[in-house]
Amino acid sequence: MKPDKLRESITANDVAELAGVSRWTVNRAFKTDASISSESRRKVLEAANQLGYTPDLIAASLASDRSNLVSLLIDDFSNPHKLVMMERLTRILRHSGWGTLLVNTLDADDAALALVNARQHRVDAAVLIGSQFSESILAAAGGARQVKKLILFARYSADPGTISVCCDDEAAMESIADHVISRGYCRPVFVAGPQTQSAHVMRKETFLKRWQEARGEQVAFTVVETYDPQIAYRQVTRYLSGLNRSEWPDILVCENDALAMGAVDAIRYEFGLHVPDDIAVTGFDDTPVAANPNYRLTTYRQPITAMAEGLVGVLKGEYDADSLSHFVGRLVVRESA
Amino acid sequence: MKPDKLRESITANDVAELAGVSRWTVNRAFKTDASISSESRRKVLEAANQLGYTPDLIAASLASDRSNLVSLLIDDFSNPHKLVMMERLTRILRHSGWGTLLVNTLDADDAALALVNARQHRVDAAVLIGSQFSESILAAAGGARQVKKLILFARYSADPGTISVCCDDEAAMESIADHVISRGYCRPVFVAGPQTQSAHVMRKETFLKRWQEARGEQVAFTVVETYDPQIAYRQVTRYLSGLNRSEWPDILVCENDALAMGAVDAIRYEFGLHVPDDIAVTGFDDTPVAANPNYRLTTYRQPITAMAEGLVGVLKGEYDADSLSHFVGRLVVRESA
DNA sequence: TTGTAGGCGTTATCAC
DNA sequence: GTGATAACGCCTACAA
Repeated sequence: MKPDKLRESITANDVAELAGVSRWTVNRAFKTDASISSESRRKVLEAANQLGYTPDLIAASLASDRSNLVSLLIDDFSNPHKLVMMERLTRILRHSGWGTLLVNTLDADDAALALVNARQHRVDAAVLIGSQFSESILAAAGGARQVKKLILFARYSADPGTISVCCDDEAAMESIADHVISRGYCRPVFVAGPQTQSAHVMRKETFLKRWQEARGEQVAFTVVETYDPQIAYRQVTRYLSGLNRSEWPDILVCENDALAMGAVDAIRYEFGLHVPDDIAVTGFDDTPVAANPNYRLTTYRQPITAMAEGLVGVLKGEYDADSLSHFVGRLVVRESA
Repeated sequence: MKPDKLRESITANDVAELAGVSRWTVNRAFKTDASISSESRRKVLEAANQLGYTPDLIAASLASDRSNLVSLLIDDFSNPHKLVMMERLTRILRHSGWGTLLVNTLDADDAALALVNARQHRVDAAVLIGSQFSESILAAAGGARQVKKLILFARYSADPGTISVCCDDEAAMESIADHVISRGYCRPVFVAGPQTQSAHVMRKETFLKRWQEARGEQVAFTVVETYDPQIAYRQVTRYLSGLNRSEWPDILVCENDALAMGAVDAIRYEFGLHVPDDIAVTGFDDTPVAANPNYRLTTYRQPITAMAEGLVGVLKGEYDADSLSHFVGRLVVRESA
């Protein structure tokens, strides 16, 4: 049209002109399911390649009301397991055509704003892999329909309007409990994370219940206020210090590896004891450091790849169910218990 | 206009109607620098609040050619230091109005595609906090002007067309060298990461040069192919095994904490030796785990917050200079050296 | 300070 | 299979 290009960016129009087709045919060439002759597509792609054209996703979002963007909300940057999740999620989402907007919700107040922000970007879903999102935030987000879909990854929530993609924590904790029992430990203490309403609380309850059934005894527990090895270190130190040696546990069953690492360090460096001979430890997640010679943690590995693929399925609307909470991982037995 | 709202989303029009002003005044109310009477703004904001309206960023991006989005490219998910950087960057960017698009470029081939993807989302800049981006990728990205700005965070590049926001690695390495010398170590070995062209290579060279100047001796070095503690563990084991005990170093100066952690573990668990008495170790980054009782790493802390703020300055176009590479951190001395 | 065109680059949908 | 029209919701001018 305009012989002299003043504009920087090349649009479908430019490609159309060069390829000798209409603008709409150009766009069709970039969609997998469009009805277009292979000849047209070839011409278009050739011209596009020559011009360095790629479709503008912003414009597409505006017109289609689908952004192909997912926002990932995280409130915990001290657990290396989060890195693993991010790696897996971003890769798999990207291969399925979704971009990932990373949102830091370390400030609790910020989570609500983050949801608003997500809506402003028209994200197709908000995925929470944080650990401490309060139920109220979930409710607010779901209630006001801030985002199209609210998905909890690697965590369960009973909240309707929320979709959980997580492993079967109950089965997982049971397998840990069974392992602990079979190894002959008899005075476990459960090291729990922050007691938000839903969340991993289930892990604690499952273990306590299982132990009760099998051994007829109550299990003591202690609560760490953040999933942070350093905080866990302090809390475990404090907890053990408050006990008579005769009351000491022979194993600390931790809600995840971050807590377990702090526990191992405390046992070793605060009390000069040996893991597992004096006190054994189990974790959850099979974070890379769990295999580290310092820890050799017995832990539980969630099938993150499968879960991420499940998440994609949810985004594509392939599942009717509210939740995909029945992924099954496996116990990884190392020397710590 | 339409009495019956069939559309889901509320736009500026709806707010305008309720507030009794024009659509454009509504938009102005959401801009800090717009000329609008405080009375109008009040009315608009009230109406917006009532309706739950927030400006649509997608539409804004399309119209303004500014997305207020930055893409963050990462090719290393095994170094927990990345988590720290992400936390800081996302938080500070967000407080300045930028969202963060997380892009996984673990597949080297993927980095180029990722840049294209970034352009498709009209990101205002691509920020690389990866470690191994090859020069060719940088050149391609810069050359084809895939993105408006290409910024390297916490890493230096001499490549024109890229902007580095990093600390003064030379000064940093010098302070480590001086510390090593002052502690009386005399047979250092440098443990380097992947030898890409730019990058941290400077750290190795600076240390070698400084040592040469001070002691008149060459420093041996070994190369680890990935910034991963486990890989470092193996490489250090292999390297030390290949030496006669008489040739052994008394200190391993590592390019970063990830390598240092692997080194400490190898010294301890492969050879049954003690750090620092048998072999000392230094790191770089002051990752959270560096303070862990297992490591107590002497390391160097970069001023990440200041650097992140520098990055924001670059985004805002406040700096003329190509690079902001003169941030100064500080040596953190612990027990490992 | 406020209102008005014109345009940003797509997609949905209908005609041909 | 292809071309065309009307949104999508906002921003940048500029005019009132």
